[in-house]
Amino acid sequence: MLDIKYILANQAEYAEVLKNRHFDFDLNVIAELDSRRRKIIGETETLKAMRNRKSKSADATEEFDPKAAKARIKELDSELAEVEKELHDYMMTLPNKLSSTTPIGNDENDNPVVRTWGTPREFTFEPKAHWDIAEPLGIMDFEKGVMLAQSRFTVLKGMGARMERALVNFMLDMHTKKHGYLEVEPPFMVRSAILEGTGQLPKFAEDLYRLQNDDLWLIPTAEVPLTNLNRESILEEKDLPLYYTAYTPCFRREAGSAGRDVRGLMRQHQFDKVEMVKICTPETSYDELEKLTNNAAEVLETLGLPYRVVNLCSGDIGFGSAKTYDLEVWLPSQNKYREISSCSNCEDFQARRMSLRYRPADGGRPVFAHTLNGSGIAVGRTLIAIIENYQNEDGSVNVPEALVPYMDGITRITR
RNA sequence: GGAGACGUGGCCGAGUGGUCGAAGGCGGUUGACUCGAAAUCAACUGAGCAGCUUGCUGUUCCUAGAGUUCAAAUCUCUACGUCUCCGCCA
Repeated sequence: MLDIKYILANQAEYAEVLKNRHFDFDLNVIAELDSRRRKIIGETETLKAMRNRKSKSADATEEFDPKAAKARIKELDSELAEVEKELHDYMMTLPNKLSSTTPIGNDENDNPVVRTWGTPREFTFEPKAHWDIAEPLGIMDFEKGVMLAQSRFTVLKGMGARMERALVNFMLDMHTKKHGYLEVEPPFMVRSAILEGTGQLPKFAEDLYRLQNDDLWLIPTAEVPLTNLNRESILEEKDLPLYYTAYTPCFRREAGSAGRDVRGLMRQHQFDKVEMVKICTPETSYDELEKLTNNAAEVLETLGLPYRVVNLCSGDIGFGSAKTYDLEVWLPSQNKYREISSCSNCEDFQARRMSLRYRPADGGRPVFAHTLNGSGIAVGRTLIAIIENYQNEDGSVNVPEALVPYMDGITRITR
């Protein structure tokens, strides 16, 4: 959520942000509701001040009808509640501002490439798609996934399941031991308010799985519980930045992506991800974003997977993010780079929604923290990248050297 | 799921209708003492909103919501949560 004072004071500027995000909304609606709100507050506070004076001292001489005042206050209070709810509901649907370093553009084709790492391997044979490698190896079973659940679910077996687990441990070890993140195991289900805090609700309910009987939702990413860990609190500046990492499954309904990536493990309703979250001061958040992105990139580099970094443009960037770097890994079968991590600085957008503040070291008023999140990285897609990039002509798959210790010394997956 | 107890500031804890944004303690900040630290002493130390002379005034907040009352942290109801005992259970 944005500061309403910012919107009112910079209406033209923010209208431009909305335009660049392809977001259609008339900000005069906000201005009008806010002036109604102020008017009601003015009247009600005058009445309350009179009432308080009257009830505090018996000798108050001013003319005051407590009965009439009470009725009017009640009326105004409920009007105010209505206006504030309406205003809040609008505010919760407005997207974040953009960083000055976020490029203006229409869609993913306008995302500039920041850098590229590694050289895609030259194949002496036609590289296969991961499903054509994994199924014969018996390490992925797509039909069983559909049988047990529905499409976009997959069963990993044998060395497939083993490598998935190895990747989780490998990533968590790197982030905790080398990059200084605190490992967390959060709930995989959360309340509505938690999803409002990070911005998935109220706008994107159709992307989420909901447990109707208990009013809980399955998390679409560990960003949700991790970022909310310190909600509604005032941290001390000396305790910042906070670094959290967690492995969790992620659950997404993938509404609106019918027909995209229908084969294989690329787009699943349930997938594993190691996530990184940072809570820091406004002064440091853009440095922290660079570091966070590098932390994710190091996973790919250590596994020897070629990738590139793109800077998401205004038309492609997420609702709550001011700046996002996507890491895209090379997939030989598709002959292109595909998203495997997304690292965002949400500035104070989420912090406002969840009332996450810190007290500056100089003792001033509490200020909203900045929050960042990034995949560190998507485990299923990493499995795809390894299978495709490390495939051999005979249908076997080599295990990346860095992963061998996590696989009991196994260096190659064969039939 | 059944029975009981309880939810007060960063934490602990007093407060059972107005004098309470809330005693006291811990913690924190600053100052004094000290070569320095500790100890000791002193002062300060919650948040939101509105207004304007930007430092003050007003207002709201004692889990949340509703109610009683001229007046609610305090009384009533509901919800949620925590704890204890019992049941069930990985």
